[in-house]
Amino acid sequence: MTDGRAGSIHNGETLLFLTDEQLRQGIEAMFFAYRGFTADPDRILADMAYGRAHHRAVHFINRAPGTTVNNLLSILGVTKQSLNRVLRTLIEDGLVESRVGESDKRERHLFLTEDGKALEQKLSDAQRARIRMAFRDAGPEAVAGFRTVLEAMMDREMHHTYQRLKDSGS
Amino acid sequence: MTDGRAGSIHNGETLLFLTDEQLRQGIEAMFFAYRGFTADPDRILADMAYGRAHHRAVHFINRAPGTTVNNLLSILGVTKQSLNRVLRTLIEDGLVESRVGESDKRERHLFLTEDGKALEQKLSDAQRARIRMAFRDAGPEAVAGFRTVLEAMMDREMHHTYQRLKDSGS
DNA sequence: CTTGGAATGTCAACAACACTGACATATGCT
DNA sequence: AGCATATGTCAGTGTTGTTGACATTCCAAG
Repeated sequence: MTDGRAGSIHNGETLLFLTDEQLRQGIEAMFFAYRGFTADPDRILADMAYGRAHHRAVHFINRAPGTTVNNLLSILGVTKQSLNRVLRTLIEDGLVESRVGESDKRERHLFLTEDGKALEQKLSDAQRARIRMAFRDAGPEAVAGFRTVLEAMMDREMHHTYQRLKDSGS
Repeated sequence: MTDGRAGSIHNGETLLFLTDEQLRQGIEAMFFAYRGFTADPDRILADMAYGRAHHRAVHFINRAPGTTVNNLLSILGVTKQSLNRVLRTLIEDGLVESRVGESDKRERHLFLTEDGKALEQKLSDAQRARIRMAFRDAGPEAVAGFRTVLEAMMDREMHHTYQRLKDSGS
């Protein structure tokens, strides 16, 4: 586990990428890239009374309009108290609408208002611009590999959630 | 920018990956994968009085022993007050040693003690195990693409820092 | 040798975002 | 009627980040 050259002993070509050094580079790449990933929306949000949590909520409500609070909770992986704090401000500010469920009146279905959609667009455009650039520079094959590795990195449950969203989108 | 099918009009093969839907999938993949990325160390740290910030500090001190506080500051991208709070507890608990610089006595050079190295190992082993699994499942080509995209996603400065660390490691 | 600036450390206050635990309300199901 | 579910809320706490202000130490230029 900590010998520093796992795998490379047997085959210098196919297993070289599993050395501890390669793994560490992957770890650091994730760390630095995630900073870039959130940098642009963070800059926009810093000028408002909102933070990264609001961005996430708005993103997934836009992604799955009418989603319930419970569903959003499982996607975001936070407690209801934490999500509620964010949702409350978004509803108060008129960015999110909460409608009582028709079949099950205990549920609240969440939708973005026009203002909410505008904010989502603003944040997503900034984030997408960077990803688009990165994807374009890296090329289609690199992007495919990127996604393959990320999917393999997720917890089982998150992977299911991700796939469900993916299938519903296109 | 928001027409939902950037590029795909002209060429269904090579530019398909730049649609807004593809970009959104990439964004969500990053979000879910990063949760998996930090999940294992977080579980270990939850039982101690430490958090993710301590993990990051310990990681980069281990990576570049003798690094100065200022250097660590630029790597981590936080304020000195924030880093200092973390470093103080690590030093108090005997995990990190701070040595006054020989040539420039204003500088403090940071080293892990034996206990500090033990913690770093414990945390990194947990994180590396997941990355190793993901890399192995995805294969060398996917890993190469993964790294290419992540590097393209970094800010310019972070990319320099990342490269410097990468070159010093192997 | 004095002075300016750089590197570091520290104090205080604050904000964002997460957590736990407890409790209330409305609703659905058996 | 009674239990479970979905949601909301209040109170308290912890980690991590921020600003702003200030002290100390020390190098280096004048």
